[in-house]
Amino acid sequence: MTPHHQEESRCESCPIRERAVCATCDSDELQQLEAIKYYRTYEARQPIMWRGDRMEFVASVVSGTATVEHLTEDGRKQTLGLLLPSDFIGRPGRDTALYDVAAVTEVTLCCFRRKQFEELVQTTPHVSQRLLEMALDELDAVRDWMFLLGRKTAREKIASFLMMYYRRTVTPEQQFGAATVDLSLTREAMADYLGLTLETVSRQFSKLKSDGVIKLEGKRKVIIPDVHALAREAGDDSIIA
Amino acid sequence: MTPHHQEESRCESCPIRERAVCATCDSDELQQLEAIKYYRTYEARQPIMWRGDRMEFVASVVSGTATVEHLTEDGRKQTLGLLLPSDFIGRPGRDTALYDVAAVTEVTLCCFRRKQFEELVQTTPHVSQRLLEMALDELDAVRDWMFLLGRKTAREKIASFLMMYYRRTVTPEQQFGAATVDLSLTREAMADYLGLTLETVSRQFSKLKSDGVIKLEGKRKVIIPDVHALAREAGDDSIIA
DNA sequence: GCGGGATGTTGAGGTATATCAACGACAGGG
DNA sequence: CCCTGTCGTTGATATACCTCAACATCCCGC
Repeated sequence: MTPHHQEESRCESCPIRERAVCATCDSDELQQLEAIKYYRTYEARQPIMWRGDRMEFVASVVSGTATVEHLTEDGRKQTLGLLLPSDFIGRPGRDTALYDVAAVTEVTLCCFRRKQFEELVQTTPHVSQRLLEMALDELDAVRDWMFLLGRKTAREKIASFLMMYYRRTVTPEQQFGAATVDLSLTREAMADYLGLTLETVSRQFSKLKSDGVIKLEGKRKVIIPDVHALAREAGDDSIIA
Repeated sequence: MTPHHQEESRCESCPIRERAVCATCDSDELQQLEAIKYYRTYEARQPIMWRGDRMEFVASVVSGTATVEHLTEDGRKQTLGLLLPSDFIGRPGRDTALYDVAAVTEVTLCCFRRKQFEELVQTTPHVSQRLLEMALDELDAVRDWMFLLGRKTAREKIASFLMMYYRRTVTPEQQFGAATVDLSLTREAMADYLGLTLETVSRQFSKLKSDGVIKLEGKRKVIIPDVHALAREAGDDSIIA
């Protein structure tokens, strides 16, 4: 075992320790998880899971970006979720995948064999409670996305996406002055997530840029001079409660 | 207490006993739930909960139809979920509602005071496991709806809605020959659920009717001569796995 | 029986976004 | 260095759905 590998496998120093499915585990429970976990890395643009596949494992994303997507025979594609570090893949209690999962960038997963993980869920309340918490949080996020897909304009969709991406990837201490986000997604991947075509995404980026709401540095780096202005473009009600 | 009321409160004879959050409870756990529950009825078109409200209770739908919806200041509305008997309202661990809930028809809820329910979730694994199961099932349903909202045509949306409604309201033993469904939703409510306008919904109903895919009896009763034909119109891939 | 509100249908016309197409920038491999 | 593939931009045109509007139907209260 290389030193690199060893360092990866120590849960205590894991980058997603605080937010992943193991967040609320005590050291005893962590040991149980440690015993059944293994790491796995996927290259960019590789499939992680196909719909209908037998799911051998569930996993946490340690690094990189992946997507959950649904693809039809006639070529339509809708991205159903963006998987960023600490997000969970798979579902205990189901043995075939319902959706495709694909690596967008290089992705490292912390995998747990499904059968063993399911037993663990039965016996360690901290894991099952955290799993419920994460599922309910995701349900809320997905419902917000339903509003976006059903009722927002293309411009609002792009602004909303940038806000979401900003909130999920930029840490609080970085959030001063002009913000920059480094998108890991192509225009096409964003289109699939937003229920648009890639041309419309590109046009709306150009429009937001010429309107001064964002600046572009290269193709993938977005500078947001005024985060509140972008938030207003997203068309969400100001938070009252 | 009226006899009617007494009958309602016996969990053993509850119509949703097999499918609701209490489905996997043993008789001991059922007693605990019985101790903290109360029934509440709402008239059609009445709000059950407003976004931002303090949530005093969580609840199971016993009878009737309700919707979870998101409404913006500028008047756009998107229905995020249809609540039918056995569906669960609210979320333990959150004290203000994120979405509006409204009664579509007259609705009867089996309510549990939130604080007490949360304690119960901590102590009875059957309830928390069932809650997780239901949350994950709903996540799957909502993801299918995301595909509908993002990528389906108006005609496919209507067909998909009818199939979903058929599957959720018609019991297996009724599923012989020509099927009929009795919609509890107005054209406008369907439009809000499908990300369409009510005019488009009406037109697509007319079109499906003139194409012989459905028949109408009155405004709300839909006869489906060939369920498979309707399923084909829904634009979902045939189930392979 | 008669008004009025809620619901549903249908038509005419407008528009946001999709589609089709051309082209530019860039990266990697031979 | 060029070739090829991936990614992104922009333009011209098409179209699915929305908007606005008129009208029909049903139900309920009086």
